[in-house]
Amino acid sequence: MSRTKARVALLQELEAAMRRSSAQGVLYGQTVANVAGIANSDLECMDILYLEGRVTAGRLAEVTGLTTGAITGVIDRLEKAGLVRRERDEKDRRKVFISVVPETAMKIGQLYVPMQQAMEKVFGAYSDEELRLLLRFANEGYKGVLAATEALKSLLDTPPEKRPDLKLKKLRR
Amino acid sequence: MSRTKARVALLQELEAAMRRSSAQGVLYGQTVANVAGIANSDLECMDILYLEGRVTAGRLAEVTGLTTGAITGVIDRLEKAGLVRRERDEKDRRKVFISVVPETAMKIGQLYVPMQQAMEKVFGAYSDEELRLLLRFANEGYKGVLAATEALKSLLDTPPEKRPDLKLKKLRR
DNA sequence: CTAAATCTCTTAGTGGCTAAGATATATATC
DNA sequence: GATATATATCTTAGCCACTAAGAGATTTAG
Repeated sequence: MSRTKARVALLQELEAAMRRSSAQGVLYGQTVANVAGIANSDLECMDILYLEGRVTAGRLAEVTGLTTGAITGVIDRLEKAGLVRRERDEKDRRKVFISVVPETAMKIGQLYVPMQQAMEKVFGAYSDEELRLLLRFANEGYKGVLAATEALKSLLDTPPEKRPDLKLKKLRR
Repeated sequence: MSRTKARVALLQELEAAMRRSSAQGVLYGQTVANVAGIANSDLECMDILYLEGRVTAGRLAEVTGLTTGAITGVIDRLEKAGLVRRERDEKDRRKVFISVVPETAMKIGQLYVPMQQAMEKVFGAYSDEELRLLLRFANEGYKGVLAATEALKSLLDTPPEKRPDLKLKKLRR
């Protein structure tokens, strides 16, 4: 594999461009939460529910990185807003499944319309084949980021004297 | 333009894949902040400083969507941690430029190594031409998300009775 | 049948955030 | 050139989401 200067520059530019766009994506999410009048974490959980369907409170904690206590608060607020429902699992009565209430959650979904329209416009300029490339990249990128997250977390479990010299805090589980 | 079923399905899959990977990207950032022992917003500002170089406190507020008061707190914490420096603008003494202290900020940068390695691995599977496609998409996607953010914000300025029925909160400037 | 594990919820305390206004400096108007 | 308005950052009070620790309820293991 030839690692020419041009390619290195390309890779750097790509990294910067992706950081920029992903940062802007975060801002879009903040704006949605702001307009909807719910907390950021609340919206993040709605997003997870949209992607994964019916999940347990514990799973939400796992995916968001919040404590279970914080998740209880999230669900309380979302439930009070009529956006989700708690459903005890009849098989294992310790578990609480959370599911969205489609009629009200739809209102949140509408706030993504500007984003969808913008993306539709962007995607419109690409051929099916190009879109498949983007899809492949999105999937592989996801796996890569996931692996990187695990690698970073595992840094915490390596002997402290072998780590980069940082003020370290215990990572929440 | 033929909008076949296959293409619609492809677009949906693409949207889901991108949401997934971007959500995971957010989690990576949270983990970095956690390991570094700084707040999320603090890390976000470090990121902006990395991308934009020397910027004013006000610019940080603008880009992050935080109030100037919150930014003061961010800078206080970062300065105390030795990660940034305040520098009064001599031309306009109301302004405060913030710049990173490279020696210490490097330690934060190291936490992105797992991410860079993962991305290097992913990118390695693509030709230069394919990478250019990804770059083009990242740039266009950024513009799209930016436009969508503005469109969403402007929803707030439209007559309230014409908006989707939502609990609305005033959006911070 | 008891002990340990698992899952969610509760409580107390902490810290970053907003809103409002104070302070300092710059620009515009007369 | 003096006064008024605008701009940029900081300060303060109060709020609310978060963590840490542990309680309560249920399941699984020995």
